[in-house]
Formats: sequence, C-alpha cells, structure tokens
Amino acid sequence: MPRPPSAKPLIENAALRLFVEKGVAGTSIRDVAAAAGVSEGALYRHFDSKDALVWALFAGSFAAFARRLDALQAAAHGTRAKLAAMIGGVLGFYDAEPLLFRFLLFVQHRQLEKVTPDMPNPIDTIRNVVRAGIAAGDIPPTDPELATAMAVGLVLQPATFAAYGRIEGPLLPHAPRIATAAWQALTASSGENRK
Amino acid sequence: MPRPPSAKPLIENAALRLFVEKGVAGTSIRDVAAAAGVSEGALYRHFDSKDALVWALFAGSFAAFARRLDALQAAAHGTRAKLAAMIGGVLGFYDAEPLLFRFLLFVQHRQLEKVTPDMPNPIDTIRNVVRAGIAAGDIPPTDPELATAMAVGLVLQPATFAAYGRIEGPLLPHAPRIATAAWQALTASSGENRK
Amino acid sequence: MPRPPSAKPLIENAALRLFVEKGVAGTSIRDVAAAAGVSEGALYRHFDSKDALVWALFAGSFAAFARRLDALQAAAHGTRAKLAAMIGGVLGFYDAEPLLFRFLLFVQHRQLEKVTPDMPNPIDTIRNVVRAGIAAGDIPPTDPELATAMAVGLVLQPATFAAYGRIEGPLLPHAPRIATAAWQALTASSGENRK
Amino acid sequence: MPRPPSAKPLIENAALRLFVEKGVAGTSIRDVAAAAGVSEGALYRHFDSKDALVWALFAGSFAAFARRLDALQAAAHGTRAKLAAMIGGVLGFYDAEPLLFRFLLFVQHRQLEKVTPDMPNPIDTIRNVVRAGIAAGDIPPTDPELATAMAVGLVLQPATFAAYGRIEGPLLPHAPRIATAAWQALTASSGENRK
DNA sequence: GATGAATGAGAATTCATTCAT
DNA sequence: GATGAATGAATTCTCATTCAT
Repeated sequence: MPRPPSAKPLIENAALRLFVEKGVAGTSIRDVAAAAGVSEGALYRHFDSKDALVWALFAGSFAAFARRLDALQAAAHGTRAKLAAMIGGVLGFYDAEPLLFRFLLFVQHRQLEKVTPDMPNPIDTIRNVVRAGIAAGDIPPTDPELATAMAVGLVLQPATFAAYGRIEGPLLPHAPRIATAAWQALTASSGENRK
Repeated sequence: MPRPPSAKPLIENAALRLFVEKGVAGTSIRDVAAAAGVSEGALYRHFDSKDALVWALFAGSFAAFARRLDALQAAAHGTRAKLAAMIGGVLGFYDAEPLLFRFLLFVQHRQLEKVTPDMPNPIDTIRNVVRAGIAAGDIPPTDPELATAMAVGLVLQPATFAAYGRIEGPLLPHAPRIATAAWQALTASSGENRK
Repeated sequence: MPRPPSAKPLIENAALRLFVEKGVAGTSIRDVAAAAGVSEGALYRHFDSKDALVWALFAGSFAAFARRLDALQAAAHGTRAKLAAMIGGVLGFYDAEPLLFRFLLFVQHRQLEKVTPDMPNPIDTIRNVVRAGIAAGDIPPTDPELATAMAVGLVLQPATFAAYGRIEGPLLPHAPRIATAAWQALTASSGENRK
Repeated sequence: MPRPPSAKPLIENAALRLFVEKGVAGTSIRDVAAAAGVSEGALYRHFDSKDALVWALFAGSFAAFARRLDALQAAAHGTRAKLAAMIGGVLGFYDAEPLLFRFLLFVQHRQLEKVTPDMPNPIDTIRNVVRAGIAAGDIPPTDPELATAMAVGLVLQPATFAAYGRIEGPLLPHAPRIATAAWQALTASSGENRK
C-alpha cells in the first residue's frame, strides 16, 4: 500500500502564501517547493504545471466562495436581507481567510478568463439576487449589471483597502454599514434626493 | 533644439497594449521592441529596465489621473458636487483611454507598493473630499477610510465590469446614477431606512 | 514450481510497441509501465534499468533472428539456395513480427555498438554464407564484405520501405524476385553485361 | 551595423558531429553550445528549438543531396548510365562528407516523417529513374517500388557497413561493382538464370 | 511483492540586459 | 545612435530510479 499523499496540502499552503506575497509571476516553482519542504519534481505529481497549480487554487476557492454566498442568500428572506447576508459572507470570508481572499482578489485578472459559465461564480450569485430584487420590485428598475457592479464594488473595495492596509481590523463589523449603503445605492433612483 | 526622439511614444503605446493584453510578466522586452518597431537595444536608451518602463507607464498615468481628479473636485462646489465630478472624471477617463485605465486597474497591485506618499494619488484625492465632507457635516460622521473605499468601489467596479465585458458601451452615461448611489451610500447611517 | 511472473511479457510487448511508435528516447518508463498496466516500481523487478530493457528486447530478438537465419541456411544446399532461404527468412520475419522487425531496424544504430563478437549475429551469418560461396566458386571472387552488404541491402531496404509504408502487403511474395536479384548482383562481375 | 552572424556554422558543425557521435537524444543543447563555443542562449537565436536544429540540418542536406542526385541522372543518358551516375553520387557523397552522410543515415528515421512530398527527395529521384527505365523498356516490367528499394539498398547498405567500420577505405572505387550489381538485380526476371 | 510518491539531476527554453560593431 | 547577437542566470518541466509503506 503506497504512501498516502501528504504533500499536496503543504504545497497548496506554501503556494498560496507565496503567490499573495510575491505574485504568481514572482514566485518560482522552486520557491514553492522549498517553502513546502518538497522537491520540485514532487510538485508535478500533484499538479500538472504551475498554471494548473494556480488554477486549482483559484477555481477551488472561487467556486466554494460562490456556493457559500449562494447558501447565505438562500437562507435569507427578501432582497435586502439576501444582499446583507452576502455582504456579511464576503466580509466574514475576508476575516476568516485573508490569504485566500487576497489571492482571489489579486490573481483574479488572469484567471477569470478561464472561468467557464457553468462554474459557480460569486458575481453571478450576486447578480441573480439583484435581478430577482428588480423583478420583485424591491429594487427600482435599473441596469442589473451596473447595479451588481456597484454592490460588488461596495463590498470588495473595503476588502481591497484592508488588503493594502488602508483599513485595519476585522471587516465583519462594517457589514451593517456596508449593507445599508448598498441598499441605499441600489434603491436610489438617478434623480432622487437632489437638493 | 534637437528633435525629440520619436521612438519613446511608440514604445509606450506598444508596451501599454501588450501589458494589458498579455500581462506584464507575459510580455517580453522583445515583444515590446518588435511591436514598437524598435530594436531591443534601442529600448534601453529610453528606459533603464523593464521595471522602469512599467513604472514610468504606471506612475505617469497614476499621477496625471490624480491631478485630473483633483482639478475636477476643486472646480466643483459642495461635497456632493465634488464627488459627482470625480465620478464623472473616472468614468470619462475610462471612456477616453480604456487601455490606460485597464493598465492602471490590472497592474496596480504590484505597482501600488512603490507609490510614495508624496505622489499625487487618486485614492487620496477622493479620501480628502470625503474627509472634508464629514468635517463640513455634509456626510454623517463615519469612518473616512471605509467611506472612501465604498465610494471608490462604486465607481471602480463598474469600470472593472466594463473591462471584463460585463458592461458594454461608454460608462459616462452612468455617471449620474453612480453619483446618486454614492451619495446615498455615504449619507446613509447604518440603521436608517430599515423597514 | 512457482508461476512465472506474468508481467514481464506485458512489459515487453508494451515497450516494444511504444519504442517503435515513439522511439526509445521518446518513451518514458512511466509510459511503458502505464501501457503494460504495471506500476513503475514493478518494472524494475524485471529489468534493471531502461537501458537494460531496451537491450533485452534487442539482444534477445537479434540473436534469435540470427539463429533462425542460420538454421535456414544450414537446411538449404548450395550457396544460391542458402541465400534464398535466408532472404525468405528475413521477409517472413518481417511479415510475422513487423513490430519486432521495425524495432530491430530502427533501434539498431545505438544497440549494435553493444553487440559482442560472440553473440549470434544475422549479418555474420549472411557473410559466412557469402564467404563460403566465394570459396566454393559459386560466387566469383569479390570483396566478401561488399558482397554481404549488397545482399543485406537488397533484402533490408524493401523491409525498410515496408516499414515506411512505401511498400504495402506482405513481403514474402517478393522473396523469389529478391533472391534472383541477389544472385544476379553477387554473381555479376564488374565489367560484365555492359553493352 | 550589427555583428554579422558567425555562430551559426559553428553550431551546425558541432551539432552534426555530436549528433552522429552520441545520437540526437544523447546530445544536449548544452553539449552543442559548448562544442560550438557559444552560450546555450545564443543557439536559440539561430534555431528555434533543438528539433528545429535537427530538422534544419537534416532537411537542408537531404534536399541538397536529392538535387545533386537529380543533376547527376539528368546529365547521364540511358537508364543504366543514370543509375550508375546516381550510385556514384551516393558513394562520392559518403566519401566527401562522411559525417553528413552518417547523420542522414542514422537520423533519418524520426525525420523522414516530417518530409513533405514537395521536398526534393533522393529516394523519389531514384524511383523516378527506375520508373522511367521500366516505361522505356530498359528494365523488365516489375514493381517499381520494390525495384527502387533494391537499388537503394544495394548502395546504402555498403555505406552503412562503412559507417559501422565493416568496410574500410573510400567507397567510390566500389561504384562500378555496385552499379553492375544493381543493373543485374533490376534487369533479372524472377525465374531467370535458375539452373 | 507491489505501489506510486518522492527525489535529484538534468533538459530545453526564455529573457532582461549588455556590448561589439 | 542604433542594432541585434550574445550572455548567463533562472525557469519550467521531465524522468530514471529509489524506497517507505
């Protein structure tokens, strides 16, 4: 009976950390192997290539995050509560797994091209809630993509600020503030409330 | 007065395009030189290194963008108008120079570390307006960093969506909608407006 | 009496096929093990090294082929009949075991260096018949090595053509034609038959 | 004005020698670079890859050799003279460029697959002469591919023997003997001359 | 005995940068 | 000034072989 694979999680953890610290391009396979305490060759038993390693890390977390958001919105009732639940989910994810979150955030650009439409996608999850909210009349008629973008930006940018050190401490305490802001942003009509 | 070297803008344009298309790491000096119609050696007459080229592209546009935003806010009166002016500035910049905007957006991560506090910085410009708005009582007391993050996200994420093709067409028409949303988001207090 | 290990022939067949298809250098031990349905480690129970596997395949067939040719010539009477018998043996071998034949043909270069003078050698077998034919006066005096080379080329090149797909169908039907040609070639004197 | 390329012939010579001595697979780019006295990287300025280097060496000589044979047969009159001329051409080529000849001979297997029908091909040249000879009635009706194979084998196998050291000295003196043998072989009918 | 994870020594290739011409 | 050949270090990846389980 062969040795069970024990190196894989070591590699994943080391890669995640290095990719966030130095960027994917700035991290060599040698760096990852050394940090994981395995040989370079061993890495290729678990991942076909460096790209495959990056993608495995990305796709796994990306989909898991999407499923988590979807569960949160499904458990909540009403558009506003669903949005608030998802916002809390995003912020809570940042607090719980800052490394993973920053990896998703900073690595997204090159990886998003490879995301297929059938993969669970957190952005789509949020968009679906926004769309349903518009259909239900909870959100005034508006471009759902723009509304989604605004909602996403409202919660992702604070996380980005936190990743850059502009915001300190856990993000979850800001959830009510952000949720309220998002609700205001989405339900505001273009001309309303101008003095 | 000698003719200024005409190769430099060629190199900058070629580099910008390639960096956005293939990423900085995925673009070699050879690629840039070939696309610019210049020899590899000639490139080093204009830029000390590849990093210097990236940085020149980034820092120049970043600071110019910051100055533009600052001019826009200075010309407007009142916190709300200043914010709206800056939002229009961001969206208009995207429409006018999508390549440059996407370069700043996607390349920011590694470059922001090199930004020194004395450089004009668009984020700081926005934060200053937010802070002043709070001080003036136009925005209810709140964490200025968080408020800045939300305002930035509200406008940057639509641009990101546009860069990914999720939103089509020019962004400037969305300026009033986003400005209103931003104002609502910033002036909402955490508990307000709940049913 | 223990059951002989059944893996060895599986490995040999798989290796033979892959070596012919992709070349020895282009075939990894992993490829062979996978094709044979055996683990990489198990392969080393049967063969000391990759080189040893190649050599075992080569040397075994090479010597067996030599013995076969020798038996054929021994059973025939007269130089011409002996040559014809060996030519039929070569062509029949190609028809019966095309994979093995092609392996010997294409792999020969690097392996022939390792062939020791005491190993049964098909070329030597043919040369001995040629020499004896010259000594017996059946073949006019001539350089025996050159005569051997011509006889070998006359039968090996059609097999090579067959291996490359230039000649289709079984080769054995061509045996009389080739045998006649070989006899004519060997018995021709340099100046004879010129117009 | 840049340095003219001087390294290319150095690389080609070194590669040719090493490929013949140690085989293509047994020769590393590092070996070639060292033997050529250039850096590994420099090699890639002249050849896109190791495969491209091998192919350049092969295809160039292969086609040149074909053109040479074609010129020789074109200058000769009558099927027999054309064949004799080509046989002399092959043997003379071996004597003049033994390294190149052995390279073509031993490396052919993997490279012939890449030969396209529009490339000048020595085998085709010989086959065309054989075909024309049959059509002209100089050679009795026979399978032209088989006849070509025999003619080719008759001259290539002596060269192979020479490459292996079985035949010593220049090959060209054997030309008349081989030419006569070839003519006898091709003009013999299957049943003729049997006692 | 068998397994396949791990090793470690290369292999091919790329590329920013330098510099002779 | 410009060119592009050359460098040399680093990178990704492969693979024969070993060995703990």
